[in-house]
Amino acid sequence: MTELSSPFLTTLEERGFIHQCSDLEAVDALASKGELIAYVGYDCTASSLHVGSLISIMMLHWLQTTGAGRPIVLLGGGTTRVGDPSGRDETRKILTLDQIEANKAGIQKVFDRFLKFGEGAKEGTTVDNAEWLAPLNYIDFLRDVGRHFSVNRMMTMDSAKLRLDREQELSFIEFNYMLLQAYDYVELARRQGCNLQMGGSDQWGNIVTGMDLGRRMGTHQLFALTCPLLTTASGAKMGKTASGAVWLNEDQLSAYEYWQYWRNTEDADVVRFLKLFTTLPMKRINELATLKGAEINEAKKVLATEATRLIHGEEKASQAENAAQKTFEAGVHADDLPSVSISTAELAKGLGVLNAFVQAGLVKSNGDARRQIKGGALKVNDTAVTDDSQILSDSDITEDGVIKLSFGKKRHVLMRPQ
RNA sequence: GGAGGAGUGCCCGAGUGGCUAAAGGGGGCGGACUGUAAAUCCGCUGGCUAUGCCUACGUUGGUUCGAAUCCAACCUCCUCCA
Repeated sequence: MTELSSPFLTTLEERGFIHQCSDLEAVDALASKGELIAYVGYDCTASSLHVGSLISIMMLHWLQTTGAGRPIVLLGGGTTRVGDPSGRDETRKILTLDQIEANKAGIQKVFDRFLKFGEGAKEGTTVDNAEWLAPLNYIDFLRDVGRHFSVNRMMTMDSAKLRLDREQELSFIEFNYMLLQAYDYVELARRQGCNLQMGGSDQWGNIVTGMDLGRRMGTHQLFALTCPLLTTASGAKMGKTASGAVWLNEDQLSAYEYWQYWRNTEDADVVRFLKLFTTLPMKRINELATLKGAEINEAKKVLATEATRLIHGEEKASQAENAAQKTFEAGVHADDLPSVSISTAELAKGLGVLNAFVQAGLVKSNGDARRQIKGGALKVNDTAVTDDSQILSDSDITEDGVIKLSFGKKRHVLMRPQ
């Protein structure tokens, strides 16, 4: 491997961020001079990003904090209207413009946690590619950009090949995604002097295509840098919890649950994740890496708290840690657990357990609740529910003034009478 | 445009008149074991005012005591031909 000298690339390298790079030496040189202007694109397919996007966000973060250059966050308000076929068997469903706008607003929020935005030379900017993609004229685009693309080559690229090989539909609109992303890179090069595009390894093809287009259209030299895609040591795709994806926005996944997600990391992944998802110094991580067996749990707690602190802040992170400590280790009720409120009047009348668990959002229906009771999964105030006709009333309120509902060993909700 | 084939639960996939809320697998969830881990084993994996009722096998109608299964039309996808 090339000898790296810039703080930026040495950091990425030792923390396991680098998957492929078009020219490590050149990027290293630019980083050393603080002249990198790097972007990562995020499509607006949901109202929040999830942990899968976190690696690339961290790359932008390191870019800025190591002084290597200026980060650009590209929100794909334009490309989302088209849909990226990379790594997908099926066509993404077409979103309405309103949905895309709403998603964009949701996604944007998370970046303030990781990047400093502003006018300064090293401060970040956010752009929306709809700005230049939406007004494009089809004929002009074909003449200026389309002529540089070989269909023969496009069909051999992974994003298209996967579909073709499996004889899955690849619509023309998706086939064009590659052109648009390539064009984005050229636009950013021209508008902002952008010289590096980063992303997940599945974006390699799209990024390189953009570099190539830049060369043909006469921009300065462009570079590509990708990070590995996230999988757990046992091979599962990352980013799933009982309740769905691991969202970064708090309105979609509470800080408590986010903390729990990281706390439940597999042993074999802890060190790797500490490097990728926290900003702890390597020295500290290497210390944690020496832990063995059950001690690894300490490292997991550090991981959980650090990762949570990065996106939800110090206070939320320690609250989550605290709640977990009380719940799992001290075995006492924690006020910081997720909670739902219930009217005192309703409780006075008597509330069926099934209904209670549904209201708490721990099970999805009464039938589900019944099945879980049979399986011994539901607990009220830490006592297993055995009778599905059990009624909760005032007498179930603990000294802490709540009723604790548990689903399995890990998911708890406090019901607060109000 | 012509000929043939296919559409089943979160996904894959069996089922070709009643015994089918639908085999099997995957995924997911829960339990046991542990360390809030992994691996393993076991259970669950439409809804409800629940010994019954409702919704479900692309859509809409029809045949029948009874349909995912038969018929018709429509929609979507695939293959071959032009």
